[in-house]
Amino acid sequence: MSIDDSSVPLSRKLITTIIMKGAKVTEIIGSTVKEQGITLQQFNVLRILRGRKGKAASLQDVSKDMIHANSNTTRVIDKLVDKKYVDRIQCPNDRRQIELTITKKGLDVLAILDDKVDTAEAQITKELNIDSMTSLINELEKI
Amino acid sequence: MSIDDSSVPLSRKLITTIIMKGAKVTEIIGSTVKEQGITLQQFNVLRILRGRKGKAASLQDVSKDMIHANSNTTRVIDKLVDKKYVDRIQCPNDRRQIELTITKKGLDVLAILDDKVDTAEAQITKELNIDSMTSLINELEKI
DNA sequence: CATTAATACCTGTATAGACAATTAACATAT
DNA sequence: ATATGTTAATTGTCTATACAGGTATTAATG
Repeated sequence: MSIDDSSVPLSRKLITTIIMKGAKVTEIIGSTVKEQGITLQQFNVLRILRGRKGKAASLQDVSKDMIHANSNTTRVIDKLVDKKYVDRIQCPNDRRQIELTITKKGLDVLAILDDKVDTAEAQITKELNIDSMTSLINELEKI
Repeated sequence: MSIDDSSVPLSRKLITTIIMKGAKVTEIIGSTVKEQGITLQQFNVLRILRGRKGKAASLQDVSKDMIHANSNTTRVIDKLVDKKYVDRIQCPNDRRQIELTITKKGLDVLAILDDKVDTAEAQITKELNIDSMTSLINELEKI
């Protein structure tokens, strides 16, 4: 998709830029976490679970914070359970629900990835100063 | 501490925002073009070919402007050829290459979608003024 | 209590994408 | 002219995602 055609509307240029940069950033962070054998989706789920500090999460709790909240959340979590990064038990109060918690092993993987991801993120944003980043976040929130 | 404490969370917030908004915009435009039975990738290829104004493009010409340039470009184009939106012939000068051109039918589909996509794009960016959009584009180009 | 509706999660299937290997054509060097 | 290497595109395979439908459990209603 080319963005250098001055005849296209500004909104199209912006949309195109956001799509391209979103894909680029997704690819970079995705390949970073892949070093530990997990996908970006799996990484996000682990971070969501860590953020709950021991408190169990239901599938829906996780889904609502995911990038692509959809029916495949079950299968993303399947992978994490297989790898022993997440425990999944049936909720005793409501047996339709599941209770998800991150394991010690999951926390260890996140600890390794935190540094790598921080470095990648700093690299991606290295041309931007604090004001630019703040402004970008605020403006992007409007879309 | 190697990196400024306050810049680390900010860059992560920005990265997260870009990923989320990129996914959101991709989803909106993707569902818009889906009304005409094509995917966002296919739509992009059609626009790339239209942009060449009759001049044939090779597979690589198309790939380099695509969001996900990869070996699946062949199969994306297969779909467009099946739908008669694109002609694919072997290049006479170098028979390894292919020559891709958009058909009348492909141009017609694009004409229909242009309006819908313009509307969707205007809707997405409706909270932003010209200066904001210009600034966003310029800053995003730095990542 | 029996029936119906709603909720929470899971599964089937088709399509799309990532990655590696392959085929065909052309270019280069001996 | 033949062998070797390089390039352009395609294909195979595995994984991931989209979308629709299904199952089990709980809640609500008559």
